[in-house]
Amino acid sequence: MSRASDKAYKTIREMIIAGKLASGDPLGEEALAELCGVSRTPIREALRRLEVDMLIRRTESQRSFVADWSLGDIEDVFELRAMLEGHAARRAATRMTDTVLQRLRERNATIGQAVSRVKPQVDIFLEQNREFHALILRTAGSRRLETLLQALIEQPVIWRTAHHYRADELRRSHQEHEELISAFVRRDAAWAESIMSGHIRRAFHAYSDAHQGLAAIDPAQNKKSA
Amino acid sequence: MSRASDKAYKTIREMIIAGKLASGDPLGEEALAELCGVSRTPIREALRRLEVDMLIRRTESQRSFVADWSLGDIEDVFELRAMLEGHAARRAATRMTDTVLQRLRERNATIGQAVSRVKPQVDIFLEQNREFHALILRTAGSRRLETLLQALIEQPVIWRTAHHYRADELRRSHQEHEELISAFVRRDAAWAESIMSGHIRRAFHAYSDAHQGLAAIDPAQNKKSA
DNA sequence: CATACCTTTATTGTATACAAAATCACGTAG
DNA sequence: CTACGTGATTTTGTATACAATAAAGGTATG
Repeated sequence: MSRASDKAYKTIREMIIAGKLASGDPLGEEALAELCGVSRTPIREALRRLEVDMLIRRTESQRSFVADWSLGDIEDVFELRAMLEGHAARRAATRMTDTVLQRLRERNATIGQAVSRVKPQVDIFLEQNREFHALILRTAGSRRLETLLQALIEQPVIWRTAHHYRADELRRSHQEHEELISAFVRRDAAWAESIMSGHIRRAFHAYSDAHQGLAAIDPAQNKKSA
Repeated sequence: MSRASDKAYKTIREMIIAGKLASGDPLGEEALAELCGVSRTPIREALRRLEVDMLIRRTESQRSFVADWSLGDIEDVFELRAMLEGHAARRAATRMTDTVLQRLRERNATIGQAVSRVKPQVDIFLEQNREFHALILRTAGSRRLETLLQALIEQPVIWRTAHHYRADELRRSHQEHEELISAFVRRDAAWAESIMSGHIRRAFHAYSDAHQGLAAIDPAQNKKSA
């Protein structure tokens, strides 16, 4: 991560996720350049990346603003993930190898340890969970599918609040992963698809339960504009 | 289209579609800048856009090459389109309004005229067909879905050869659109989804029939490298 | 008082120069 | 003959200056 554009990307991204930059805040290139300690050139590149991440929105005249995520938007993302990751699981089931299966087992074993505690290690869960899903996605063997899903999975708007998941929800997640592995062992594509689809849908409800009535990005953190 | 980066984008894109730049050809920023008559700055922006279009591929060291599309890759795209556009049709069915319905009818009427001739007007077909699908996509009411599908639909690798579709296939397409409208009139989401999904899948077979044994981008047009 | 137009100001777009990095070529040692 | 290292060359990354364009504000006029 030595390149300046990466640094700018990470910096701005983190600030949006942390709420330092609230929905609708204008993002002038000059201001961001000073903020990140780099010139405008890498800032422009970072803004492009953030745009495909859908973390920022651009007007027709190319001015940038922090994107606003309604609960409906977030539901859309989960819905698309359910469909696409289900598809990935189906494809992965027919292409599964023993080595990948072994690595999936290892990942989920780590997840099992992390969530079996009274106070689950959420950071480890998130990390291993990501790897678990990434492994399946790669096994699906479709570069295009991988590209599309990457953009959805990386959505950090959701991560911001991932720490609020309840312990029983995390354990349920671990259990569903085990089922998924069973489906893969049997190379049962339809089974894998339906587990995965339900797995993602459940995640959405866990998310929305934890945020009843709250907007995706807390408007209380808004500090600018009258 | 006054901006230089747009000009560069279009120029490079056209050259790739036309086969002037063959799969695997290296795309140096300097060379492209001279080719497009602009500086490297807008070229870099154009390359980013072409990358998300999946028309170019970048190495880990950020060097750019014309992407190579195997038939399997193209099948992947159609498969994803079938799933996502089917999903869009399902959502659109529950959100359909009479004004949109009317516009769909108009579009497909134009398509009907274009394909009823002995020598179908393929350009008109492609244009109206695009509008027809775009209208449904917009009615689905999911910005994320729209973004994802845009990237797939715009795939110009496929357009290159769209002119080779047979007349009966074009008429069949028109007919399926009519069925789709029927499903929308009845607000039958499941019906709309299955018609749309089949519609796209059939389009793939029409495509692959027209290109039996041929690579996606004709290697015969390769003029560079020994 | 409202509106249209013009001036001013801020912001994005482009070009260019230079820095950093990677690739290639070549030569030498094993 | 191969493998490796080193330097030359090409290619990408960044900074900065300037041009073009859009937003903002103020003034004149209906």
